[in-house]
Amino acid sequence: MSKRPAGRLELLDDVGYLLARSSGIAVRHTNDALAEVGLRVRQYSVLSAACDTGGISQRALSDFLGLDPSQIVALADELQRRGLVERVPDPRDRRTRLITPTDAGRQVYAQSKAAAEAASERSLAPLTDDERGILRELLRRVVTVTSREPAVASEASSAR
Amino acid sequence: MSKRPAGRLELLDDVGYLLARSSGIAVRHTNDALAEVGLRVRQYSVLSAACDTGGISQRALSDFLGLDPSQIVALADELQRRGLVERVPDPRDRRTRLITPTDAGRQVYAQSKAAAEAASERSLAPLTDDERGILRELLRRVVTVTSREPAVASEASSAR
DNA sequence: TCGAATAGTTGAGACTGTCAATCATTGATA
DNA sequence: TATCAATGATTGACAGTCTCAACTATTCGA
Repeated sequence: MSKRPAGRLELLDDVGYLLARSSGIAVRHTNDALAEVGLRVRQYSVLSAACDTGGISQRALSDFLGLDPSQIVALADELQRRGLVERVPDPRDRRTRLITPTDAGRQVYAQSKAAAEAASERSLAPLTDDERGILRELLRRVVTVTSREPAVASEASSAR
Repeated sequence: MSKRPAGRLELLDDVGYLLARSSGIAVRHTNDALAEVGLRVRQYSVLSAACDTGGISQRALSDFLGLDPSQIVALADELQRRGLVERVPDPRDRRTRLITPTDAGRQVYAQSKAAAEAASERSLAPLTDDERGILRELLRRVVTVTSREPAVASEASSAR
């Protein structure tokens, strides 16, 4: 019998809060599910992008995942240490190193993907299939449009 | 210019990933906006709940925000140190201390709420008003249904 | 009354977000 | 072509967050 706070909680109208809260729930479920293959959700996302592309530069990974380049280094180190990815020098630009999945990496990815999907199922239990589709499309727009922050740069500035 | 990874990125179909990514975007925008009043989004959420309820136990706060009780302690400490909330002993249970807003706290909350709404506006720029409403409803269901998972889910319904 | 459960607190360890600085390489240009 | 700015990767640092375990004070039930 958790005592439900009486007042009207404005946070429940705040999409920013709701995003953070539901993300927290999903991450927790996913980490729980991925524990069986010894991965965390961050490493899983890197492995996924590596497998889907067959090899992706750390810079592109950083852009795509919205993480600082230094975080990519640590994640790649760990995945490499466990033999799931390799750093392959890009012949066309010797500065970049392509994060490339190994066979073991692809195998682990297949397993972890199933686990991640089961976790997602749990997080989104309150929604119907149609609603999940709608949610996915809306979030995809937020992510793909917002993440490319071109030099449009209005006068407001100060961002980032 | 930005080299778009070639392969089909399955992460963009993963609602869990999309939630984490869009939450990250929203939190960044909100923290930027709240910087002008010297708050971070976590402190803002505590202050908001305190103001909306007029006084809420740390335990209820912990449940509502999905945070560990020890995190509430730190957040309340900081808000209290800055004179925005007080810890008022609950006469009906001397174990609990109600996190209660001060006048200054209510004032700062009003300002920060406007800032947070502006940030939300920025994060959700790709969506129409209708779509934002849909997103809010879907996320609210995920949060309010999923967050209560006591062993006995006897207390269903109620939520509107 | 006694023991289990609860509210709050403290402390620790791992993970995350953000910055600044460094090195090698690339690309543009005088 | 020599040079310099920009870029990709890396390291290190520091604050913030998540998750536990342990502890005290208080409440509640048998």
